[in-house]
Amino acid sequence: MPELPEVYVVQQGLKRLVGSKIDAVTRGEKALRKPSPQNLVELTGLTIADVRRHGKVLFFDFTSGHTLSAHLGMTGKFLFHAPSDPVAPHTHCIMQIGGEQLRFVDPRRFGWLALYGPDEWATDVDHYGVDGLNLTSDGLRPLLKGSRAPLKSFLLDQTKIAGVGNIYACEALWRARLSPRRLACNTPVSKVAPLATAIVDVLNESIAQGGTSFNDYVNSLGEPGKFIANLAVFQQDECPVGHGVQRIVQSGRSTFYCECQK
DNA sequence: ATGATCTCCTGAGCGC
DNA sequence: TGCGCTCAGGAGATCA
Repeated sequence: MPELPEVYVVQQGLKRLVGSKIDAVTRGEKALRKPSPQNLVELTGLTIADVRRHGKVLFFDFTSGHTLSAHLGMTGKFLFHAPSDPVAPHTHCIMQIGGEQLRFVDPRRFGWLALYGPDEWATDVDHYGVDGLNLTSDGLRPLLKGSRAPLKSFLLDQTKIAGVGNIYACEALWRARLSPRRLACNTPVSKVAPLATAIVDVLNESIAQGGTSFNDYVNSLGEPGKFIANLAVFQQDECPVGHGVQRIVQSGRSTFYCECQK
């Protein structure tokens, strides 16, 4: 389940493509979360100028002014392959780049690809809030004040903070000792800075470990992340303090927390 | 207008 | 052994 740290690691792996030219593009037939645009073939002959990330979204910028945005959804992967490698099921896009291929594989099809022309604004960005790594307590304070959602649901709202998903929302709230059930607008003033710090820290620490892997996530070399060993409450029985971890459902998703979160 | 719920999709994990 | 059921969850659409 790729969240900001996992997408960050993928982006780092794709950075070496900067300056490379797309020699050919093959588009899969099945629709992703958004249907893959028919115009993906327009990428042929274009040169990659940059690979960026905002929240959980990747952006390939081309020297022509085109931008390809990509979301990994739940099970999306960008993988480097030799052209002779067998094509795995659920491969939705193959980009021939030099002597190798970059393939987008997504079994559950919750991800998407979108292509913007030179004159189009990549509207994906406008939709999202501040990137999780750039969050400050001054930035967080008004966001909290304006939301009556439970803190856990608030943290999952990509239009407020981009990049935090289920795992890191639970982990950040534990670090800040805040209950996931507390309403965002009722967060004590004294807890705003600790929460902002907890979010940025847990994201950065996970990046340093290559992200968190359960079943699906791997980087562009096919390697899993190791942050799973550092999880305090997410899918744990006991927190590091020794309290039993409770599981509840909020907004249809599992929340893990313990009694020291108030 | 805002937050909650439903929906999409497939593979893993479980029980019989 | 193997089938079939349940569950997971990002985020847009829809509901309340």
